[in-house]
Amino acid sequence: MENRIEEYTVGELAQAAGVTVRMLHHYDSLELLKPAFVTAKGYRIYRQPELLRLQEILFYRAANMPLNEIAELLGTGNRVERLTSHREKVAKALSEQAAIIATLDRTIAKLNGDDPMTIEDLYKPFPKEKQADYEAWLVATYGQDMAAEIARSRENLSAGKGDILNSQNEQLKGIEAELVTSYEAGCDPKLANLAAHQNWVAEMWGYPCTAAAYAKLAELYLAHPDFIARYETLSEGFSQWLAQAMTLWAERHK
Amino acid sequence: MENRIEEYTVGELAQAAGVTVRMLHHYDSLELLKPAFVTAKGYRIYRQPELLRLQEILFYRAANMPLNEIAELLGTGNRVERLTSHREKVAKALSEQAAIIATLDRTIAKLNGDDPMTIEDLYKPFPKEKQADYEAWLVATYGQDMAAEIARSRENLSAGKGDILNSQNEQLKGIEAELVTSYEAGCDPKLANLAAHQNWVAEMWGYPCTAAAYAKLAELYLAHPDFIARYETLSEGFSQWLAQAMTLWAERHK
DNA sequence: GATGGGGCCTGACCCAACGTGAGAGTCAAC
DNA sequence: GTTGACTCTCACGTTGGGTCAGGCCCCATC
Repeated sequence: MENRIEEYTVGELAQAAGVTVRMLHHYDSLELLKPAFVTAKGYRIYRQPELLRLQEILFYRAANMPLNEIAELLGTGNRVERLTSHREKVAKALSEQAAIIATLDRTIAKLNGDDPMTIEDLYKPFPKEKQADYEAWLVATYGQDMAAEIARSRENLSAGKGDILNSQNEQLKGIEAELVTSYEAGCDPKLANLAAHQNWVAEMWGYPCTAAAYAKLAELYLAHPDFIARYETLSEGFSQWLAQAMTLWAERHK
Repeated sequence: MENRIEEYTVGELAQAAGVTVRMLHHYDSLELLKPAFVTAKGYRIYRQPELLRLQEILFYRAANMPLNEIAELLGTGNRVERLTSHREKVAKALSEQAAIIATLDRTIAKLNGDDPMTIEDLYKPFPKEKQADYEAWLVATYGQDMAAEIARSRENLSAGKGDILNSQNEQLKGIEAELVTSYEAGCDPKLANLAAHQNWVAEMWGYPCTAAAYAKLAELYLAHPDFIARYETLSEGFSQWLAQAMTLWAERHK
């Protein structure tokens, strides 16, 4: 039963995992990742469980989690809890990035339009102080982008129809506002009523929006920074919630 | 007429920008952000240009750029160009993170037993450059016996999937193989012949694919991790080349 | 069995990007 | 003129490592 193949020295493990030997030493000294055992001469020997643990460490570390937090996390046995906690952090980082994109857009727009910003405007996304007139910004800056996105979708799927964008934009705003209300009330995405939204999409496209297409649209939302930025601005975490709700809705209505 | 309102002490600027006084001291000592002037008693006084510079610094710092690189960057080009290019980078990171969150959600759902989920679902939405990490993490999470299934799922993925896709899969494979050959032969994207591909797309859609729609499809490809993963497995760099070729083709045929 | 050339060990110091005081001067108000 | 908030300049602490330095250890080759 000699599985010498499954034993790694520091160097071997380092190479396998794409890290440095120094990092393994470091993690050892922090008690974050100890070798399976140490030889009589003091060589660290790692095995499969340590490799797996290292990979999980690297996964969390890739999300900028401090090592002590990772150690804590790995100590709490439940995998679902770990993932959930991790999800929260990534989601938070996502919202922050969305806010930064929003401010970048606003900054660039103002630089091009020569309208000086107030000091509060400049630093909106960085400190904890959020809120403010995102609504106004949404209409002013992203209204146009949104129209362009929709026009793009329509072109993709059915080239050229009339331009009734503005009235439909108004409609969308109402629909979205309702959904945001549901979201902020803690409504389960399974229970969201997306009939109005799906109808709106169908109207935009100029032909029926099937359940499958609607589900695809959810994917598209998540793949498109513009959409994420837009929805995150409406409410933190809303983009994820909406996409999930759309997917679930499509499943129930296919 | 001096506007005292537009002058800030360290503390004032720090509060406005949501940073600490220490950071401003630090940036000063690094020559990254110097005050507009220093009073006789040594107090740092900042004005509008410094405020703008700080904002830009914070944009880059939020993306984990080292301060020395930021200093370098600030010395080059103009502000709008820098910010525009930066916006794109952040946007890219954003959609990657969104894909990660979606995966985490599905993984959590599966672990909770909400919905049976295929390996393909797990694998699919991860950013390409992190696929190796993600696979490793999957192995760590689900155990060694998962490795084989992951390998199998990858084959499935590169073989194409989806109900609609399957029917016309053979055709597409032929078309793509030809394009990959062109790409690997170093063919200029301008000169790629995409007539067959565009026709295939039209067939898929069930109605004509206009040049504009085709160009937009290229954008969609680049925005969608699914497509990128698929084309990158065909040949490294192929997804970028194809998207460019499609854009150029659309331009020539509109 | 001797002799390399690796790989491994433990310190030890260095780095960025700040946090966190310490001790002292400054400002504005009451 | 005293108080309290603010500022200044050191200066050391922290995190996640990089980068030697000096000394063992292992194994292949002569």
